[in-house]
Amino acid sequence: MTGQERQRRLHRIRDRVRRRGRRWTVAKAALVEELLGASGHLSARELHEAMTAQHPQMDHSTVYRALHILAEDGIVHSLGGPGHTLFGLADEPHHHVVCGVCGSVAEIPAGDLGDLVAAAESRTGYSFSAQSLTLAGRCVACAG
Amino acid sequence: MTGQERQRRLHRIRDRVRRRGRRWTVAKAALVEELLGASGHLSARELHEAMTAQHPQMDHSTVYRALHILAEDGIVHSLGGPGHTLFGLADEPHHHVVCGVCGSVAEIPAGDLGDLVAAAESRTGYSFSAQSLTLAGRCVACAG
DNA sequence: ATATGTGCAAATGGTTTGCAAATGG
DNA sequence: CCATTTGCAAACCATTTGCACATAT
Repeated sequence: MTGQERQRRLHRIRDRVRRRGRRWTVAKAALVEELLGASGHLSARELHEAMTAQHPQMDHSTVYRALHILAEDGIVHSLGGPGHTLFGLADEPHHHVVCGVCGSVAEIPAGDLGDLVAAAESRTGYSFSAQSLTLAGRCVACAG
Repeated sequence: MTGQERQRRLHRIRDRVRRRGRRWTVAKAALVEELLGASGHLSARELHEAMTAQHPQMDHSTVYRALHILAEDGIVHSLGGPGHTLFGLADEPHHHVVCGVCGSVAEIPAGDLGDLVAAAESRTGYSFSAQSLTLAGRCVACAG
């Protein structure tokens, strides 16, 4: 991802946040930037640690609250099991595969599983937004 | 489900536990019976409450430990997010659909999603036992 | 007999909350 | 300005753990 693309994504996200009537704060900006750079999913703890590099005074509660707001607005999603919730950006459509043992996450581009999603929706009445489908299984390392 | 079927499932489960070198204890028996009766998924707290009816001295830590062992042996699975993990029997093949908002769970009989599972496995290298595929979305009530 | 499981009580650790001060629009 | 957000400190609550005793096989 080029620096330009990254700027574009960042601005698009910022505008979405503002359009929702939220404020574009230091915490949100820093979290989104961190997630843009990470190209993966991070835990609240990892994010907080990353924050303290640039913003040593930022509290973990701030991280949690900002993440909660971003999740409510569909900017990020949270996934994973008890004690190891992970957060990732939601602006590029994809699905998740979560290892129930170690919590690692892989991504599947949206579209690849279209049939699956449709089948699951029609059978259960549950709705899966394009970005929010999450499968739980075991990764290669934990499959033993 | 008739009482006979229930007995059969119970015995099959007990034998699986023993074959794994585990002991068939009061806690495990009571938990499995409760789950057999519940025909759904229960939280650790709900299970512990149910236990105290017949076994007032049984501690929550015992419930957790027994559930953990049963999960390791594939007798039950745990699913759901932080703070509202749910447990259900795994002896009848099915998949789960979990609402990320309220934590409610619906089931999909195994087989219905066979293609889906295969696609997800080949793409990610993750493995999904027939019983352990879990999808996360939003239930009808929470879909707003 | 002996590894496995249990009860109890205390710790752990991720997540949430109340409140006064700071900040974004 | 004024609602939203933040820092701080403390509370919360599900889950885990250490240890001595009990139980299943």
